[in-house]
Amino acid sequence: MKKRGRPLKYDHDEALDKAIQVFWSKGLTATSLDDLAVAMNMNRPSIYNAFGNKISIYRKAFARFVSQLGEQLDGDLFGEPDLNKAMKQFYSAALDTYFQGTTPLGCFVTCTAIVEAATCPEIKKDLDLTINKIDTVIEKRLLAAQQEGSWAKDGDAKNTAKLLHATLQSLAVRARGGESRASLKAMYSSAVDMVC
Amino acid sequence: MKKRGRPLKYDHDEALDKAIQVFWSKGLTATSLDDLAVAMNMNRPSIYNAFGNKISIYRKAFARFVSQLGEQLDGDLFGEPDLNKAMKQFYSAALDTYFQGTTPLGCFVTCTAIVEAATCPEIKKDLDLTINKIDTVIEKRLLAAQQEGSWAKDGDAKNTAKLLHATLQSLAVRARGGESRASLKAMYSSAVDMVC
DNA sequence: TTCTTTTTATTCGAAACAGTACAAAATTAT
DNA sequence: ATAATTTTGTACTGTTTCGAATAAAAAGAA
Repeated sequence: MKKRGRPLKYDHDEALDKAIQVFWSKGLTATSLDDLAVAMNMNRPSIYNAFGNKISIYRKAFARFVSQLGEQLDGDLFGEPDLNKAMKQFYSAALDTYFQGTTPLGCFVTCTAIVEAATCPEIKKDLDLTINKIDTVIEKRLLAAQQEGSWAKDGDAKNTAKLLHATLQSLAVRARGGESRASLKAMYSSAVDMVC
Repeated sequence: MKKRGRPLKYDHDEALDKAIQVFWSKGLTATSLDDLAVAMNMNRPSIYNAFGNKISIYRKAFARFVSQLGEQLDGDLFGEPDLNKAMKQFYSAALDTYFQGTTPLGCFVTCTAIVEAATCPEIKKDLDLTINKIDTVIEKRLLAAQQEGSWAKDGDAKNTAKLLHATLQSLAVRARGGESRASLKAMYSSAVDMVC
């Protein structure tokens, strides 16, 4: 029982991945629907039909980026029993994403949603939720290590998690600013060694 | 010896301050010259004459923001002899700026230049220079404390400075995301106590 | 084949945009 | 007063933008 009319020209998720790429490098406002149409290899009407208007496309791209990177980072965090090693793998994987492609673009969230958050309430909410999510997952990893007895430095887990998250955000910003990957590795290694 | 023709309607620095405000809340791309004209209370031709095109206006606004906040933070950092106290004053002053106005906008640099850095080489350079400048000033403060004997925790000054800078950047991002000032104060206090 | 359904592709219209040209206004110098 | 100079304010140009309306194409169902 196939679908009735003319078949779709595009694959939904593939098209969304292309949209991520465009938004990631140009930001929401500077990206036109024509830019998207070219990158996604779709006509504007098809895009509207499949993803809604520009903000709606952006938010779907945002959600997909967060879910993809989030899954990856979760795995690195909880797959390695040693906290110090786990955190370093976590950052290394993040840098894989931040440095993917020809020019390093940093983090989609930190480097594009930030601007729009001030004028678009929905994006502000998306951003806030994402920040909290990352705080929480790092905190969980610290608490697990604490319970297991392998982490007992001073400072509570919540604020230490925020400090480690701050390091992640800084990597995102610095990558986009042009800092070398080696320099960023030195930065996160030092940070991890300082707190766990 | 007054100037010859029709007198200027605007004050240069006042107008630039208005431009900062608009760019700060909307970002470079989403800000139109009409937006600027209204905020600065100038006609578009007058703006061009005084500040050049849009990117040029933005970069001048950027430079002014950095110089103003930079001077403030420098003072807090080196005015207080106790390192721990100095750092906390530093962050508190930053939050004064990030929370100024009705809705918290975070940092002009971290929250607006980031996006444009990927497509505008000049802004990328401005951003990179600013990041290095802040790294350096914090490192200097740490080295001063080290020499004086009041700071001797593990971890070299350079990377500790970056960690403290990461905390500053995170405050900027979180303020724009909607996090409360009290929460951010708890975050930076904990971070400072952990490293110095 | 012919009809129905769904998507693609082209085209249109109205608005917003950056940047500029030009006339009106306001001041100093002669 | 009149001329010279500088800035202001209006009007214009050509492009880009979003979103929709409409026609062409590609498939299944009758």
